Amino acid sequence: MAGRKSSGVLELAVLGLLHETPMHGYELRKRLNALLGMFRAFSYGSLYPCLKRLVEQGLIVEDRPEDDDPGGALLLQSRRSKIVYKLTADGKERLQELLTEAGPAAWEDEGFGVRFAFFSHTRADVRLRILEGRRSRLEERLESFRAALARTRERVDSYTLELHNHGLESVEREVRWLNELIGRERAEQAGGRSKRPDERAEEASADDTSDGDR
Amino acid sequence: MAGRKSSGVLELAVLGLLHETPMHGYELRKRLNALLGMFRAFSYGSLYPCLKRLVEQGLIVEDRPEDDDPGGALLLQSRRSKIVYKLTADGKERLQELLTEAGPAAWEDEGFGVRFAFFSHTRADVRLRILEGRRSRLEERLESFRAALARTRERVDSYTLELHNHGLESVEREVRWLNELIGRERAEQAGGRSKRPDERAEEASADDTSDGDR
DNA sequence: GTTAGCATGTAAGGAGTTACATGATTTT
DNA sequence: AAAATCATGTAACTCCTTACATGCTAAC
Repeated sequence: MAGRKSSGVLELAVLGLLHETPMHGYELRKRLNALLGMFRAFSYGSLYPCLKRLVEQGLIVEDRPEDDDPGGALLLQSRRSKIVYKLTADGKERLQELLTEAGPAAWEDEGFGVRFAFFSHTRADVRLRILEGRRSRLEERLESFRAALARTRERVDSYTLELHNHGLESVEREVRWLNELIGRERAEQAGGRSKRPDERAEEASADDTSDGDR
Repeated sequence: MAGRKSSGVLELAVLGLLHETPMHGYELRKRLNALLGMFRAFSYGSLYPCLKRLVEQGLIVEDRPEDDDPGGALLLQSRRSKIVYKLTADGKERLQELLTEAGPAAWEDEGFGVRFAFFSHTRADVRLRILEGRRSRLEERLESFRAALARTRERVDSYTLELHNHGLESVEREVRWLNELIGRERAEQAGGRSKRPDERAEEASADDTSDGDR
């Protein structure tokens, strides 16, 4: 209902973490960096404004502990203390919306990590699409990178070469990881239903549109 | 002489590439993305303003081909065509300055890749310090991440776990890579001089200030 | 002659950081 | 009672992206 547009990793990560359990900002940041710390770290300077925006959008609500003192008698009010944030119904809906979109945002570097972290709240078919999308994206990157290298027939010094190889191997490693995950997802999905033999055909065709690997 | 402050990966990458050979913007961007494409990609919207700044700072100069037509006779002038940029003496100095600073900027994620790409223009002792700095940085990250995990004694779902393991392994892999590079650098440096036994002491002391590994 | 790719740029804006400013609570 | 850490926030700024606007050059 309130101001739309925001996206970004932070919003999703905050909604995801608050879905598990209500928290205040400071703790949120720690959990955030424990969750994604290997990829990126957020500062308070981005977290608090984000929380503010989410409140404005009605996706989360502040739970100030002033409400604990109904008479308002003894303690000086506004003891600016912990503000616990929790998800609203709209927030849950928005989270689900974000976790369900299987577009570029979901498989680009920044977006993928967070979405993967919350995969247990994501529909199985969407999980598979995101994993495959990510894999395609990486394969594209490998391909265009190798093509660029081939064009550069000029001498490359040993450090540049070393960097390129390390980069390539990193990405190849992630592709192998994705392959394994995709395999597991498919096995689980196949085992999970066991009826509907027609769906196997769907899977197979989705397979050759998406890539040319293995 | 002109406005200072700018830093950033782009500036360094542009200076580094132009040091190898003069180029125009469009080609520069391709080479840029061929060099660092596995880590990041730049758009024209950031490249051209960057070139403009570098010109203002006197670090590069434009070489417009209008000068090819001394009489200015036949062709309509200002045939807005390729603008070839090349490094000035100040630019070379600045590049050297950037490649020589062995501080946090050199081993944080964004800065490390570019600097490594131009390692062949970097002094051997600086190379070693940067590699060691990067390794320390990653080891710090591993440590604080594992500490955060230990604190989170709560249940982690299998996807989060999977993400954490993949992240950890990626970083551990880079540490192993760095170990190998550092070993090579040291061997080369030790073999390269063979005189001056006092320098070994310097190396040894530099060693224990920088990290606590092995 | 029109599409595709080469080439240069600008304006508006998004996403996040640093540095600062403040206060509460816990530990030593 | 001092120091550390918990806790919340803001203002200014950086770096880069997207979308747009333009024009040249080669290929089909």
